[in-house]
Amino acid sequence: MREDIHTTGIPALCVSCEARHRGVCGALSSDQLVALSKSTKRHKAEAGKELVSDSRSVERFANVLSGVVKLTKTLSDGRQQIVGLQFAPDFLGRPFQAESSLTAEAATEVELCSFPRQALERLMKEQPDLEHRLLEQKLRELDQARDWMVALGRKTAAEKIASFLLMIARNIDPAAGPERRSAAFELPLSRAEIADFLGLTIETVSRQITRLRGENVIRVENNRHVIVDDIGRLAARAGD
Amino acid sequence: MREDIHTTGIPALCVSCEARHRGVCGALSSDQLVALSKSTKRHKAEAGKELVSDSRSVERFANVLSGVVKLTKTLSDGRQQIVGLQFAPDFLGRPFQAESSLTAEAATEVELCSFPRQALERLMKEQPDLEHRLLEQKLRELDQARDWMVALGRKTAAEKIASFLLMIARNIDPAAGPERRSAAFELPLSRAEIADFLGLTIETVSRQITRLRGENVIRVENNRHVIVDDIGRLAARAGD
DNA sequence: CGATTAGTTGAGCCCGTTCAACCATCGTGG
DNA sequence: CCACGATGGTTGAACGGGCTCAACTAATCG
Repeated sequence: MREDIHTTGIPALCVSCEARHRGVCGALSSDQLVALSKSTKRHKAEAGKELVSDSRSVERFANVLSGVVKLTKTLSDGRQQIVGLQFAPDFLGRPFQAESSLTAEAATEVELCSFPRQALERLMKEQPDLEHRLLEQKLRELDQARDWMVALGRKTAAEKIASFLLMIARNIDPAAGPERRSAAFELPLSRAEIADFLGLTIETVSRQITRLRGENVIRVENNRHVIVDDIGRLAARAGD
Repeated sequence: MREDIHTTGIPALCVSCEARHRGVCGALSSDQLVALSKSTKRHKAEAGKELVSDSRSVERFANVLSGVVKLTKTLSDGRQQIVGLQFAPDFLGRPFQAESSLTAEAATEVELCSFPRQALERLMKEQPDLEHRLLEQKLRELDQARDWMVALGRKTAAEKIASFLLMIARNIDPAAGPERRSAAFELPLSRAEIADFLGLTIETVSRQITRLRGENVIRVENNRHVIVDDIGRLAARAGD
């Protein structure tokens, strides 16, 4: 149990919650946590569940506690692009705007801790540090979005796949510290979703993964489980 | 002269500054403006000037007062991607991070109002509304970045060019209100830069512009001046 | 078992790239 | 004044990476 954060008087729900450590709730005092937790709901959503719909008003925000959420945009003729992935303890929502311009969907089974937008916006006024945390989170999302713009605009299919696997490894592998040489993880996305993320087709994704497998850069079991023995070899193919 | 914003005691520099109306400085009281303006420098940079260099520490932030700034990322082998364009009165800088992961360059002649990062970070603590403005600005940038991810990943060359021209028209045309049927503007980017923005080559950009010209969707004078008589016809080709 | 869904593999095609020639504009110096 | 090179843009021809279309395999579930 960490000592640096006071745990007395904190709602039971929050005590072991990652959002209180690395997420936005870390900005809140125990009193504020108690107040917020009154309107807080913790729930699970199975893979595929739509969490936020395009151009529908959003009345709740949420912290991602586990699992992966994908943010997608769709053109009128059905072409889709995944514009972001969120992992615990990311904040899910677009403050200061009544309707969402994108769709959020559970990519894997997901645990959320949600609260009304009003509750959050009220808390932000009395606790500026909350807004600060939110700003930092959104700045990170912006950095990530821009990294993917480079991949989408300028990388080859092979580089896109390598970059994607690296990114997932860093976010998912339970204990992948900065100095790990190997990694293993479950892919949170299907081939179709990877294609929508990288601006490719299912077939190209499949072929490139097969290629990496053939060159012994990765091993794949049951389609979803990926093992990277030498992360450096994978990184060398990411292009940057 | 607007009545809704108090102008007595405001530094001369700031009186007619757009950043005070629609930009981040709007959060500041006249006292705070006076304090900030002591360490403020207003300056011009000609097109091509590098404003922020990749992985170099950034000691100043700035407001864009006029002109266009492009944000680029470069892969190790020289491939480039423009990951954002900034117009007045956008805020230029990445708070809470010592070094920049991208390069900012004047795309056209640019006027900036810059200030030390410390001055801004200090002011943010005493004036939470400043951080709020910054958050809103960054949220807009994030929305834009995601819109371009869709273009980069899923739109055809023709659609990319149409989307790009539309975006520029909305940002540059002096008086393009929401209900304008026509627009005219100077392109702030060269063909090469447009290519780097859209993930295309110079030749493809050129060909697509020629095509739009041939179909009388746009007129082009002197390579840079674009006239759109019917914005709807252009929008119909943007794909979304 | 067949039915369904997810992934792989193959063959051919097409959009955008590559490579190259050409054109327009502009500033410079003989 | 024109010749000159430099820069930025256009245009053409051929190539190729990734897409399309289609057949096939694997895993899951009734």
